[in-house]
Amino acid sequence: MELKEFQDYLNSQRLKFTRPRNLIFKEIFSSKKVHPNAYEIHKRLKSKGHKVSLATIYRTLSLLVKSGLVSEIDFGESHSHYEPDVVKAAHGHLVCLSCGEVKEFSHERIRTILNKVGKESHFMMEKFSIQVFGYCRKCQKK
Amino acid sequence: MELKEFQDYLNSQRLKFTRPRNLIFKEIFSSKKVHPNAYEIHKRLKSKGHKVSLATIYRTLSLLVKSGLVSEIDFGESHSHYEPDVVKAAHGHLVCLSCGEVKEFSHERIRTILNKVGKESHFMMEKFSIQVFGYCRKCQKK
DNA sequence: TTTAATGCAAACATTTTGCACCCTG
DNA sequence: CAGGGTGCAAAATGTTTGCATTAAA
Repeated sequence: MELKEFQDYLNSQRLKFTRPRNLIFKEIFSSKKVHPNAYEIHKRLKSKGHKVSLATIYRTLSLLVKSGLVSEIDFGESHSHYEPDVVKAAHGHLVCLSCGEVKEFSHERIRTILNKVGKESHFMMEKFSIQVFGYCRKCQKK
Repeated sequence: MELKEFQDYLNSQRLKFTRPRNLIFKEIFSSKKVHPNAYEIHKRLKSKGHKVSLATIYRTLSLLVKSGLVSEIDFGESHSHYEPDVVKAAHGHLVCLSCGEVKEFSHERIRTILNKVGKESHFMMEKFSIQVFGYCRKCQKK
């Protein structure tokens, strides 16, 4: 399970594994199809009776991103969303411009192409991010 | 030239082609390799002796994006960047995590793949956005 | 002359930070 | 018990908006 990786990361940096960090981690990893933003994590924890401040959520998200366990993604809104970075395969998001629904897709060929593109420019690819904007099946009918 | 397209769009919406709009448009389209943010446009205009308020720049950018002449892009910073949407071919950005340099790449195959991916999900693709993060040639050497 | 556009400053939304107190290792 | 973590409130950042004034068409 990935929790151990988080603990290892914290240890390696001489940081502490605290109750709020545990809660935030579990909230992100428990439902992998959700791409919550900071405020949503805050709301979900509160509804379960845990009070963790927004500041701590932002601080922990920043740690998780640094550790490489979580990715920050942008859906064209004014805030960031977060997702577990456990999906090893190339994947992107289909974002509906009408209802906001987000669906994941994966395509190994994309990673291969991007890797090749990078090499041509002597660029060392670390990670990439693909968002496709358009209209989902439901919203097309309207 | 694209300026006419902007004027046509404004006419079609019964909006006015004003001096500030003209200046902002030209600033974005004059150097297509630059991906300025709102503040940079403001700075560039000011240095040329034109005073246009930031509010007007944001309002005009929003119009340009709606008209389809300009795209809003996210480089993982806390603000948006903008670029002319004249490049018809599929293209993305190589963003250096160390020095921030942005290089464009294009690959027609990516558009084809994304179109196919969309169809599989009954998703109607409108546009897409690809950012590749990593290290440019110079920064790798350090 | 009518209607939209502008600048300014205030409002907003999101994220970051300083600091006194608290908790983990 | 030492050093990092937390909550709170204040600050910082980027963007939007209300309103009185100015300028297109």
